[in-house]
Amino acid sequence: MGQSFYEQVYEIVRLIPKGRVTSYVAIARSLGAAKSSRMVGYAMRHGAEAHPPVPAHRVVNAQGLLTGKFHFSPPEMMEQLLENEGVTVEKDKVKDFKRIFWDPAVEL
DNA sequence: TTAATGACCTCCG
DNA sequence: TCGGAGGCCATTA
Repeated sequence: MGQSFYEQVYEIVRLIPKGRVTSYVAIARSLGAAKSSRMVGYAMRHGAEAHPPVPAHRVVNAQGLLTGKFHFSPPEMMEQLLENEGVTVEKDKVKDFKRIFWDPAVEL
């Protein structure tokens, strides 16, 4: 695996099934860097403009909150994309987060 | 809410 | 050209 942490994050995020979501810590943990949860968000910021683009809207914080929605354009697009995939978002939070949660460390 | 944390990016020497 | 330090952040507890 000569890929960087970045690219590994991109890959996992792109593997997130439609209608599912995951958390930064889950991705980081699957890469063996559970303490680097912040880095995942950092990588995503680059990934948002990477090619191919990653479904960053499927990645939320540990509480299922769309903390990074303000980084989208427009910010409301994030929850709109989620709802478009069958994910219910209420008050910037993913409903039934635990139910639709997709853990790469388990699914993979 | 505040403090701590881990890795990336940019800048200067 | 290479090295080191500081700042930044879509987090977590």
